Amino acid sequence: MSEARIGRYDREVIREAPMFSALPAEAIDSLLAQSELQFHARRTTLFEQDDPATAFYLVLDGWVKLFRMTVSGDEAVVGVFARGDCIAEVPCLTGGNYPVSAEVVADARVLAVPSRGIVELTRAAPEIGLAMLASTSLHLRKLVDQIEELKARTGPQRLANFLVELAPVKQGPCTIALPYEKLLIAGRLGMKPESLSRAFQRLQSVGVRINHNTIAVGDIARLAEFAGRERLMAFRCPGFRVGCAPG
Amino acid sequence: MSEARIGRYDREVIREAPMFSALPAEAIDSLLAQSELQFHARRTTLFEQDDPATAFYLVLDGWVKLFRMTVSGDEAVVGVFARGDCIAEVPCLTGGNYPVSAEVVADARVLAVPSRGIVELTRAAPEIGLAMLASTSLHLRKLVDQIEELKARTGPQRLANFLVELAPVKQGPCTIALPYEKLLIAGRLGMKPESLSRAFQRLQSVGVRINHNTIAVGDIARLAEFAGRERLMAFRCPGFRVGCAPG
DNA sequence: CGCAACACTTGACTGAAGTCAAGAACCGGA
DNA sequence: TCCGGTTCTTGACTTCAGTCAAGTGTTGCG
Repeated sequence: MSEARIGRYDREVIREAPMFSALPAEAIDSLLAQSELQFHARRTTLFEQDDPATAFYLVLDGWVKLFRMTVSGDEAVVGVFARGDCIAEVPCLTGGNYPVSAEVVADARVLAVPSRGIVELTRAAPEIGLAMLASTSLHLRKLVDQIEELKARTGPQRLANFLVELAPVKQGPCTIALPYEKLLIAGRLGMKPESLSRAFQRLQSVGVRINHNTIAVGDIARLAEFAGRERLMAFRCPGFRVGCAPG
Repeated sequence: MSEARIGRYDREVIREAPMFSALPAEAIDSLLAQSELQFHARRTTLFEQDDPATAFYLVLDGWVKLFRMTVSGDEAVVGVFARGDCIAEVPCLTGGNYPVSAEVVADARVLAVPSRGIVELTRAAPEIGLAMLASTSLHLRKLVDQIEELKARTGPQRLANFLVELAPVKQGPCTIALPYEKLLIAGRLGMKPESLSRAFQRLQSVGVRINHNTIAVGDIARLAEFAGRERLMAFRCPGFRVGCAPG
């Protein structure tokens, strides 16, 4: 009866998750009946890289971090997920192992869907494969975005982009509360905490004020413009050579 | 009758592709009947980012590069694919747009499977969704690998890893022919051609000799060890402080 | 054949970001 | 309240990798 504990509002989130949205109501109910609502405190490990995938997770509250331990001992963050996000559906259905580890970074409520249930459901409702592809498609895109970011943008630019995505407006001034600790943000953006600190300082020159967890942005559009800039070798300016002298 | 042109050996590659391997023979035949065998010269564009996905591709020969144009004008290579690899199955089936562009970088023979065919087949053989997930799972893993590499390894280490993956043996000496131009390798590894040149030079100190397209490796195991090393601040050595003097 | 592209290499320089170390601010618990 | 831990910041320094520029070698074309 674990689904008895799932509130009405949670059900809505579940129904709208790309993974479930294409499924008929009875398929969803069947999955929910087998699933378990779990509470996990910060620092809990949901699963570890290379473990056999026995369940996938839908985040209802809190934050979950996906990461890889590298040979050199530090971790490479692959993504940070929140309410409505689905984790590890693919290895779960294809019967493989988790390709990453998952750790709760802010007290979380998650729906754990056991792989057994899905594999069975697969026969009854084969369109679940397609539903899952929809969800996976998003993940692929996110990963590609991240690769592009790492390859083509500097630290401050990645941070600017991160802030723009968090912002509630498209232009003009606004205030942003950082969703989790700077340590984690640094990981998410592929840099060290020290570098993140300095990245924040750099952003002051494009109208960003920092106060602990609260960021005040003068103009989001300006920040967005900075994020996508030509790898700003501006600042160099030892002279007036904006144009080019002939000859 | 386009499949009449598909050779016996090609059929085997098709059957073994993760995308097709789980499908019943008649489903494969049905797909092949609608597909087209295409030849593309180097520098041909298969599709462009943000175009609607009208077909997916199975590479039979040659090399195909997936990439993103960044705001700053240069390209971020997301992957380079060869015989047996499947490209863009996901957006094709979910009816989205291509998230990247695809360009042929070495004269290629590809099987183009129109999206219409798959969407139809979806009703007759719904397990195709699952088959596709198997293929997608590989892509996800590759992307995660790449992110980990970019975040945690230096240029020379990424190159070392690249060579190790190409190597025909697991240990001992061997010779490797670079599969495509260094310009492209540089892109694939997320660096500029100049940096790649220097990365090759650095590898000489772990027993690698370079001669144009041919790489001679003294000991693959040693190279692998280098690839996964602790971000080698070795070489520093201005003195004898291997240990630490007390106080 | 000569010439213009192009791929690749090399060197000098610069900026980006990691390391090391120290210190400030902020918990949570005894 | 004090203490120990963690997070975050700052500074000095080093390494990594991109830029600019020049030079070599190869290739393809008129």
